[in-house]
Amino acid sequence: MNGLRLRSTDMYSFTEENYLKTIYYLAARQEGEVTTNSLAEMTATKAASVSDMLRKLAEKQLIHYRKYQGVRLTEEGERLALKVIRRHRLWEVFLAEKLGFGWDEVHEMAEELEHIRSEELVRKLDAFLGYPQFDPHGDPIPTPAGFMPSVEYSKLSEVPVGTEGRVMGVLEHSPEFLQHLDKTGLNLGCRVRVQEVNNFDKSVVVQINRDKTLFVSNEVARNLLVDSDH
Amino acid sequence: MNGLRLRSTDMYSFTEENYLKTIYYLAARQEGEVTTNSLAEMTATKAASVSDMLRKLAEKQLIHYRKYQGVRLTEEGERLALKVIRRHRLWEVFLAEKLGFGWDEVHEMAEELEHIRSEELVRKLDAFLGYPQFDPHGDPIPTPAGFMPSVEYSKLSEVPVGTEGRVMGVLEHSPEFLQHLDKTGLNLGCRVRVQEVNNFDKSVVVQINRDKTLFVSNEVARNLLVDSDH
DNA sequence: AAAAATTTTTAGACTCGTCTAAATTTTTAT
DNA sequence: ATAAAAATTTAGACGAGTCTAAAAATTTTT
Repeated sequence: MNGLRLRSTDMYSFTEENYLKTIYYLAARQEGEVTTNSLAEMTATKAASVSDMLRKLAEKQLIHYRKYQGVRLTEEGERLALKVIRRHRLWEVFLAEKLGFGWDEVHEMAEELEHIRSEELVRKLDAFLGYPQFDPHGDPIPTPAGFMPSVEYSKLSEVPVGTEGRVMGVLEHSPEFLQHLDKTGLNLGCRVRVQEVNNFDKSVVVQINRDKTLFVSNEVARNLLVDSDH
Repeated sequence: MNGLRLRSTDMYSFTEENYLKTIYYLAARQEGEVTTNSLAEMTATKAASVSDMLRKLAEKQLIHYRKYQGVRLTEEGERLALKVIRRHRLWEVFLAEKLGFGWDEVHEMAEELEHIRSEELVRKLDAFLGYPQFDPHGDPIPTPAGFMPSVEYSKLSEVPVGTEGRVMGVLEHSPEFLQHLDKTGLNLGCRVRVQEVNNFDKSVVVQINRDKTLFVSNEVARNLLVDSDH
């Protein structure tokens, strides 16, 4: 009854979709091929299980796989991965904007919603949300055609003193981190001006919204993306 | 990675949820216990598979099960079934009202959405929809407390000539039937007056919205629920 | 009330995705 | 350049959910 009978081509299991998505994310943040161990860590499984699955995904032509050499998405695999990421981020927008969830709460639910299989549903949801460009964390939403819009923001930890800009996104998505930002008032879209960088621990002092001054640890600063406007 | 690691109690698999829901529906429309064969037919599986699952559900105290004697939900099983049905119907309302899907399209997507596990999501969705009482087919939405509101409407095939009322629901949910109603203009909420019942084939002639006259086969009439107002 | 037909359950097998333990390959250190 | 360490893959097993074939129980027919 379950197993949800994968009908046509282009019908992949939750698990397969999750692996593709994870490979995409890992590939985006390192150079070169994605390793078995990094996948095992990300998916909270054992390397042996990953190895098995990689063999299957390679058979289905979704990844390029040379034993012991790591893995890379094929064009088809990337298309699928971006489809899943698109669904994930659109549902996150829905949960935040329409249902009123906090940006620290939406990820887990979107992990389930992203696997609902209906092209039409995604199209209608997109329209209902007003064709958003970014999810609640500032991550760009892949286009229906399967293209990931590129954004080039800087890490707050890497801009020079005096830089002024806007908080545009985060590199860390854990509820703990996001709640910390909420608490300190570093919301998406807020103006920041770097007033000082401490050489010792690379922490920075920023002024937010041309108002209060805030101490930001390097740990936080290197996970905050800013759009520096000069 | 998949399998979705069922964490606490009160965490059941898609399959288990589907069986409970199906048992609820079958129990509601017949007297007595639900049979293995009827479940096999409803869930599109074989009797052997159903038998297996019934043993498991009985172990988990979700059903009363005596071999060869059919099956009945326990209190806990019914609570769970109603939770799933509540989620299903709320998502149907969302799909129809907010995304603009037709009432003939929403069921299949809701079959997947109903398994998203988050109490908070259901609460927020309910509020977002304005606490609807009925789904797009006129079926009542179980309360958060796990109570199924009863409605007592009559089948159009069983009301006497001269009866005037409103179409309030359907007993058949197939896209084909619903599309047929769309085509003939027998929408939910429309006024009907029974002008004639043909004794030969039990077809009826109705006037809709005090306007045009329509011929309705018995096949259709016995799947239409009306709220007769006198 | 026995025989026949039907329904249900059991037995054994299969797929998917996972695991542990052992084997193999690659990388790092000496 | 070889030995040690680390990463990866293979082998074999398991649970969930399904299947087919066969056995057992129940119901219907005669």
